[in-house]
Amino acid sequence: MELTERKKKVLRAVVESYISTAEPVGSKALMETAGLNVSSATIRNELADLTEEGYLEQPHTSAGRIPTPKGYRLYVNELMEEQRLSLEETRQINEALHLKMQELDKVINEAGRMVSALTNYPAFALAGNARRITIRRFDLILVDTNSFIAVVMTDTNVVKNKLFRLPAELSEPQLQLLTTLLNTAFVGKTLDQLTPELMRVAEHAAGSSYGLISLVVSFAMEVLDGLEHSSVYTSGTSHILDHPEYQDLDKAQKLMTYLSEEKALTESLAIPALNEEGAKILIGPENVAEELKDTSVVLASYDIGDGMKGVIGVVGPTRMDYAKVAAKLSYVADGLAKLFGQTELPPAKPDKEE
Amino acid sequence: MELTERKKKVLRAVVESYISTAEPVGSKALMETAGLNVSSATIRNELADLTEEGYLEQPHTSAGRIPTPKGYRLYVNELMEEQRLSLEETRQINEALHLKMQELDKVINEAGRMVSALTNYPAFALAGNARRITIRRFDLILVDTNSFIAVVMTDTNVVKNKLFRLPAELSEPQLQLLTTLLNTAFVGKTLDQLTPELMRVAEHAAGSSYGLISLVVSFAMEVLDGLEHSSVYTSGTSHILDHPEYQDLDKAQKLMTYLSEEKALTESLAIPALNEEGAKILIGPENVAEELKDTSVVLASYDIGDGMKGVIGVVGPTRMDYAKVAAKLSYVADGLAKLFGQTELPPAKPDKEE
DNA sequence: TTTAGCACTCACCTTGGCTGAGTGCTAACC
DNA sequence: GGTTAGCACTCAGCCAAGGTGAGTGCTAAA
Repeated sequence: MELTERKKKVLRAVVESYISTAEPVGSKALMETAGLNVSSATIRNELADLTEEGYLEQPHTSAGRIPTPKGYRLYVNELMEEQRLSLEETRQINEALHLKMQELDKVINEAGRMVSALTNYPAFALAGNARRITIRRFDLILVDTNSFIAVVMTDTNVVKNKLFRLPAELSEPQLQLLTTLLNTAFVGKTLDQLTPELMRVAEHAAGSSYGLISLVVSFAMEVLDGLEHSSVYTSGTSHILDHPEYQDLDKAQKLMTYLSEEKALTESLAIPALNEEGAKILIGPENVAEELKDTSVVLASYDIGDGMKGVIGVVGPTRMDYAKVAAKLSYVADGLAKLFGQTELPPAKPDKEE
Repeated sequence: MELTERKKKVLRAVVESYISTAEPVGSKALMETAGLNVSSATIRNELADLTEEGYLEQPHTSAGRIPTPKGYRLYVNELMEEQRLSLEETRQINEALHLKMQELDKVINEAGRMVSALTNYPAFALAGNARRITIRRFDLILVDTNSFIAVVMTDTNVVKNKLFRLPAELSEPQLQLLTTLLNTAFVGKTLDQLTPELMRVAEHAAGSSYGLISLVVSFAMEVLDGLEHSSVYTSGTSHILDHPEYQDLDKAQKLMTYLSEEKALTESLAIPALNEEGAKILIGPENVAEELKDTSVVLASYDIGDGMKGVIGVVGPTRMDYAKVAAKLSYVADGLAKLFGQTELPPAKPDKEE
């Protein structure tokens, strides 16, 4: 059943007042702030109705009302006004993003920090892959007679290297042969396709080279694995203590511990959000993770291109300023997408990746 | 003035009882635990003396005594017994360390996490350089006609790379020339020695190559800079809330914020400890940083060899189990030093660095 | 349907008394 | 002289009682 216009106005006023004060709000206060020219008694009637319908609740009989998750949900879906960021804020975000145009990992991490600083809530960020990554190319560089550097490049243009030292001597021609072998046998393969059989065949062709093939290939596998198992960056966990709902140390600690557990966070929150479009708000019990049942999460995903996506999110009390947080988050996410989307490069400063 | 043997015994009993219970300890309790066959009245006299001399204090007149920083200091210097780790604990540490034999950065970070998990206090870890790092070698790998990978190796065997894309085409011979130029002009130089003049001279020799020299060299400079400005890894900050002294949210938050500020932590704590030998304990006001004045820090430094050193440390309330923490920390530090010291490699698994 | 009025509820604060752990002091003891 | 027993004293912590005020629900009138 649809709510009347006035009921919506009351609900909205309750949510907004509670968001800013964290105090239950009573009929008298609403009379002034809700902008309805009715008495507190009328508002009391409305409040009673809203409570009955499950949008509001009372911590105890003689207290004001606070929104329930259902109330927040209605607010977020219908009542909330899109927040516009101030010029100062957009400037700040843009500047920070462009300053950090370095390796993918660092930009992501920095974006998380920025969001946390901007919203005063703990934030997290990660990049993930929608598709399987393959190897594009191997290079081996001889350093001295018994060490060499292996350089692996993936089809996502990520380049990683590793120094290998060997107990035996190695010559330039030997290394050349190895390079050719690696490039013919393993290029274009995904992690799963790098089977032991394939390696055995290549080893055989390499002849006497001390299992060098498998050394380099297992390094390449590490690289692929690392890229496919995206890691989260959490920042600003200390902001948890800023908010009165986490005066309860037990609650605060549970949340902090959850946030510091990369795996739980990635799997229960971040990864599922990768495939969602745009911004998403999860209120209290809507969260899957038990630890977040009385906490809200605002998420924004963005496209990095090349089959990669990212998520950036903020965690806080259900009494969160959803409008502001969502606006800031979306702006940052858009900024990131643009940053990665600009395939065309300015001539003087070439694109770079690690 | 030296304390009598009995006074020391009393002090020690006070410290140890307070460490485990966080409650002020009274004369009656001490009568049983201190192992002196004297009455509580006698102990009261001793307590009064110790209080007068500044080793103990009373939160209020009718409460038991708690140790002052001076008291802890004496305890740490003279009274504390070396803790031995259990076999189980050493096994755990060894296993974790060897599992993570990857890049330097990751090992360091992992060591911090481990210490935090082991001690239940927040921990931090960093690696630093006692000397200036130089470039050992450049390699340029052509990827396609308008992009190449630059690989830079330092004299500490760290290898980093970066992908460059160019607006113009590039040939293999051109790249060869560039490589030779880079290797003759910049190898063996420290960060400071990579002057603009040097770059200009090399650019001149390179002729028409679009300022490629300065692109690659500025990447090399980034690498050197990054290696010389060691970054800290902090872990387990949520453990702060475990301890009753941080029920006071204000205190907890101050400490958390301090720990999350990389710069402050590095400069005021970690870097100064780099040049100290072995383990070090800083009690409350002995700390330089204002934020740590009522917090204790246990630090251990270790030698990575090759002019590099590391510090690993733990932060907690002054009522910290110094003996246990110091033992664990030292064990981990030793383990790290050994790990990095083993220049001789097992034949099958070569040493690797990023 | 709205409003005014009123009795009622209940968290929160303050106050005061009680308790018990722990002290310092003194006088007796070895 | 150092040690001990005894005793009066202090004070945080706890509990119960009472007061306050914000806010409610209900009723009856507008």
